[in-house]
Amino acid sequence: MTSDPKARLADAYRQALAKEAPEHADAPVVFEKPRQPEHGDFACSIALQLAKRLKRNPRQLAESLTAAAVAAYPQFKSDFLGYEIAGPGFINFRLNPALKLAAIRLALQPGWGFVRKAKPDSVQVEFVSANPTGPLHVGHGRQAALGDALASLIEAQGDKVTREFYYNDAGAQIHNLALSVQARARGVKPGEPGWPSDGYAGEYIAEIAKAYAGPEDLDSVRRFAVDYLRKEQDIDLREFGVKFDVYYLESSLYSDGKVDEVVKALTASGKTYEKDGALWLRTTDYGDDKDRVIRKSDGTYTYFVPDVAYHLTKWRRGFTKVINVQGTDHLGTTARVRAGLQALKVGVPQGYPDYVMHSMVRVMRGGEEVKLSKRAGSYVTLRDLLDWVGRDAVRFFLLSRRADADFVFDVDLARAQTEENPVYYVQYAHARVCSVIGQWRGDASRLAQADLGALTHERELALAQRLGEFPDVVAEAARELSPHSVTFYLRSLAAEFHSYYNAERILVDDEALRTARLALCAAVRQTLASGLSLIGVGAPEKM
RNA sequence: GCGCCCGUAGCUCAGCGGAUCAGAGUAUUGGCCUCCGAAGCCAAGGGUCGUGGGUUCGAAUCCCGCCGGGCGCGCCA
Repeated sequence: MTSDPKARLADAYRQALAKEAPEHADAPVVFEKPRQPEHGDFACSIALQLAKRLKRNPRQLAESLTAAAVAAYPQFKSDFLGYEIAGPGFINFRLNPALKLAAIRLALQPGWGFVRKAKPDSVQVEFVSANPTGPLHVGHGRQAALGDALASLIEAQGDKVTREFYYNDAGAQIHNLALSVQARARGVKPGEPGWPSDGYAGEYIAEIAKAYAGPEDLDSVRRFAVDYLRKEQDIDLREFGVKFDVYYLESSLYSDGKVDEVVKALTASGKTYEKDGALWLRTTDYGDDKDRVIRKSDGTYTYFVPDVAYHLTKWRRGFTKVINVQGTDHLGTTARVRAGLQALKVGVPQGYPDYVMHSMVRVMRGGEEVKLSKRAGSYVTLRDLLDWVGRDAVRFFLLSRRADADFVFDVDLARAQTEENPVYYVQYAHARVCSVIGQWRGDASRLAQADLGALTHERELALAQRLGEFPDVVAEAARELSPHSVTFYLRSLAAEFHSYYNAERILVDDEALRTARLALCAAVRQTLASGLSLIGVGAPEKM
């Protein structure tokens, strides 16, 4: 696949290297986009990197390598205006403007930025996975935004993605939930005599108790409370625009015998031993920092066992790639789960599954930090954020930084600055471009055939070139599991469009120029809409 | 104490397979609507990239120490 000139040029350099410096034939040939436009459209520092090892003058090396590369690149003259050796030995290339403009036509094709694969991989993204013991909090919101965007990005790379939600519907936490609701229904409040020791103090417990009209037995209360909270979570997720393909219940791992099966397999692996009345697994043999208990001295299993059983089902369901989106409070599970899967000796790859860990969201309110504590009940919910700033702004904001970066969500600021949120900047660009195209009374199908040669301004070439980066941005975001780079790309694309829009009139009298500019606008609209949809944000035509 | 992550402009954060990498948004200041949407544009000020070493011709980026912060280190889930 050498569809773009950069890849063709890299190939040419690799051929040149094989001849000029066979011992460094595998040196990475990297092109960067210089910040200063006078340094060309992209630049290569390969000569600087190799000069010392080859004991050659970097500028001379750059010259001879490039001469060889150009010789190995038949279309060089049509793809490039030329190159120059700059400074200590940089090689700067200038693209033929026609090539930059070609991105406009590509962007107007269906499927722009998306890859078609003959054999799609089966990928699973597991995220949110909140237990039904309370409303979703902002951390879940971050996971929902991240997981959904990651899934979309991987789909855009041509793979088949399953969005999955895993939850515990029968463990100790659920028991505490039932006890809390039962106590509340009897008129006992948190802290009062008779309140369960690990009870949930949030007000939603009182709401559930109030809504409950069934018999007093714990089992009925439990079923009602779980059902109530599951529905509430679903409503929030729907409003957030997230849909799951599979909801996987932890309890099914027990009822299907998968937990027993895993215990047997682990025991048979010869990696277990008895100590202090418990059964341990030598996870340290697989990179964990300490061995783990699988069966407690009271005969019950630790949660580690269903965790392994669950991930075994992922493997058996044919997911060759699995991404778990979790908060850093689950940091310890990575090594454990991977070690457990290895111990099963059923051919699961070593790094399976992948993890995207995000740091917890800190919430500032009234100048003070609100601690996120599910048990205390005094945490900001996803619903709060949705009510305050809306779905698009929450999504965009939550995807505006790296997953593992600390995140301070200033509630007061988010409320006060609703209209200054960066999401409006990008959405406005989309609405604006829609508005211009809407005012033109021409035939939209003509735009794809527009003579783009009329576009000669620096801003137009830069905008076209920016459009051309979109597929790379999407591919890299998918590969690096970093949706935030799409967000940053959209911001810069919007900025470039706003700037262009202010500098040049689109609907000029000259028909050829007008049509060419409209084609550029249509390409911008398409790219903004595609990018926004990847991060789950709407692209309104009017605001 | 050990492990992982993070310290970049007043604030919130990008950049971190080294060079052409000192950036964006926001806040502050000054300009731009008789003309396609001013939720916009143009411009200015603002940082020895936590700190001290090391590697390198070249370090925000790689390595080590230190300081500061987050998370994890259960026969809890």
